[in-house]
Parts: sequence; C-alpha cells; structure tokens
Amino acid sequence: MLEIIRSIPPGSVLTYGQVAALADTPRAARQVGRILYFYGESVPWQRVINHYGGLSTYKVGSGERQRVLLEEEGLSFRADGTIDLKRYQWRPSLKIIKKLGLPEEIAFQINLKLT
DNA sequence: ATCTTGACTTGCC
DNA sequence: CGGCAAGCCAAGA
Repeated sequence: MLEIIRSIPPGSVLTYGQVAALADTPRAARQVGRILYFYGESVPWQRVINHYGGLSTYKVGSGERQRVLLEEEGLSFRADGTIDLKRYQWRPSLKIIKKLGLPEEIAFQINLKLT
C-alpha cells in the first residue's frame, strides 16, 4: 500500500478508491485516508484525492497546503476547486505494475476509465 | 464486546 | 455531477 502511494509520480494523482483497489483491498478507501494521516510527511499524501477530483483534506485542515503542493507540481485547479482527473490521474506503466505486483485487471480498468 | 466515527464510494434518483 | 442512503472497515472510547 505504501509502496503504491510512494510510486505515484509528481504531477499525477490517484483517488482513495484506486489506491485501495491497487493494493488489492477494494473497499478500504477510508483506511487509505487514515494511513496517509498517520504517515504524514513520509509519503506524498498530496497526490491522493477523492473520486470527484476534489480535495478531502479540508476536513482535517490541510486543504490549502495540499492545493499549494499540487500546484507546485504543475497541476491546475478548476474554479470549483477540483482538478481534471482525465488529465492528471496516474496511469501505472507496465513496468511499475510488474515491479509492484499490482493486479493487472485493476490497473487496466484505471487506464480505461479516462474515457 | 458494542457503538461511534470518519483524508471514502457507489447506486439511485 | 447535485443530493442522499447505504456500504465499508479499522481505530478509539
């Protein structure tokens, strides 16, 4: 799980649900959030957002911080405070998939979802 | 052991 | 994607 999060390249993002799915625990989206909260700065937590492309961190006070960090990585926010998932969502390369042993079925779906 | 809480999602209007 | 109910599951009380 942590491996996956740490593998998200700068400038890209994943949703909580996707991280959970890639970790082979499809219904653990909420737990992903707790883990990020727990590990804090030791992981690129700013690259994990909700499935609307919006930030879920305003609930714990880190909203502004996250937004700034992402903007520094080159992402741009829409007027409503969300980002374009179709454009910034990470598509794991085959190499990474192999390397981390990600479930290919899920990885494939993620790539396909950007229709 | 039971109940509540959430950095969440999905399904159904 | 707006609103809302229902799932989900680990942690804390």
